[in-house]
Amino acid sequence: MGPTSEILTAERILEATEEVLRRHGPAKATVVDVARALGVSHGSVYRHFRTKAALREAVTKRWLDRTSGELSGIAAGNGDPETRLRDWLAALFAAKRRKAGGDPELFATYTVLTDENGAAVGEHIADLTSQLTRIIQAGVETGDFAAADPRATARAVFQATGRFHDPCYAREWEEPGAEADFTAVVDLLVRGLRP
Amino acid sequence: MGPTSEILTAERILEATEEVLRRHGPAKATVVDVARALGVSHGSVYRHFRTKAALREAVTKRWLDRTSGELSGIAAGNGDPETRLRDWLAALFAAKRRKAGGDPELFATYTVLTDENGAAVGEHIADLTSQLTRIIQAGVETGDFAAADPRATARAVFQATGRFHDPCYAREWEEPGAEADFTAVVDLLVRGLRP
DNA sequence: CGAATGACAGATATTGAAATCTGTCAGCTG
DNA sequence: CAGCTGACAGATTTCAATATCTGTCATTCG
Repeated sequence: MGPTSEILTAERILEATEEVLRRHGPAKATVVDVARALGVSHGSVYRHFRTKAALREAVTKRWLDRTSGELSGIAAGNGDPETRLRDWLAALFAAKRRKAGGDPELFATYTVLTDENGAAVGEHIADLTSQLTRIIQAGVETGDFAAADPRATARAVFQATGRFHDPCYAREWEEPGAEADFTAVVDLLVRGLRP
Repeated sequence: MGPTSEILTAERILEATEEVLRRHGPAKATVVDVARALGVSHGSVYRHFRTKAALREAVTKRWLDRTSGELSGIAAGNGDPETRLRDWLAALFAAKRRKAGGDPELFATYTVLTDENGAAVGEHIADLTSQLTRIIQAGVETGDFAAADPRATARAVFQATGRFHDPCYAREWEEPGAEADFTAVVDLLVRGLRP
């Protein structure tokens, strides 16, 4: 039996939707396309997702969650906090840069999706900030960092490094000085964190 | 005699263009509109600006230069460098926020113009960064700051505060925590600058 | 003679009619 | 009868005809 005869699940619909988005781009990907890719009528898709927007939001969340997952390992590590912070920020930058540079069209597609789904992005950022908070908290406990309010400080570190993870700067990630700029900002922030 | 009978200068064309952009927005503002506003034929406008793009670039430069000018006074001051740095960054944030919040449509217009004119924006950023460099250089001389390469450090400070001056974050400048976020980032950076 | 004009060709934008899509739901099917 | 279908109304998008704009230049005007 081909996959077409499998039971129709939300999961299969999400996979098909990602494929349709990859093929047609965010502007032309329709629910009818997704249904066609699955060999079902578009009415069936609406049984699992109330609206097209909800479907796209679910795809967005999946994608963002995959990114968070890649980083949580570093945040949970137990090396010295300064190294962990540097590694975490470098991994975030590297992951974003790899995605933007490796498949620009797909990255553009997800940029459109994230722009549509401010709420999902907000949760993702809250997730990343909480990973950062854990690292900084650990640093405060070992005495490597000084931070009256680790949560607020994590937020500041995240915002100050926006240029190296926010999609609106993707264009500049491939420019010659990008790596040096990243190091300069991180060095300055790490110095600011020390007691 | 009305202004219509004055000699046609680049300056008068630029003023009329700003007015037309303000009235019609960046998408609908045409060279014909500018000529009509001045009571001349559009051919006359082309005597002063080779293309529509050149005209829009000139308007963009004027606008950016006005912003740089507002800040250069602070950079040239002679109070203690840390205060000067904080004041300069606060003034930059305040100016941007005032422009974005005060007349959102006009701000959106200029956002479109700056997106069109990457070169002009590059010069503007170079100008601002050089003002910052002067402040940091001064701090190094008085011993308030430690910076091996003041130019690179200024660049890092500028980039790290992007969230508070880059138009792509304009939406968030009016949110409740914005001021606190700004202070947290600046505090962290200033700590990082101290010897 | 230098500055301004307006007709013009090619490029771009607007418009409205036709095609497609979204979301619903009564009925079909296994 | 649970899950799927496909016809449908209203919203949105596409497309091609039409109108407007950009940039040039031979000509006019003072």
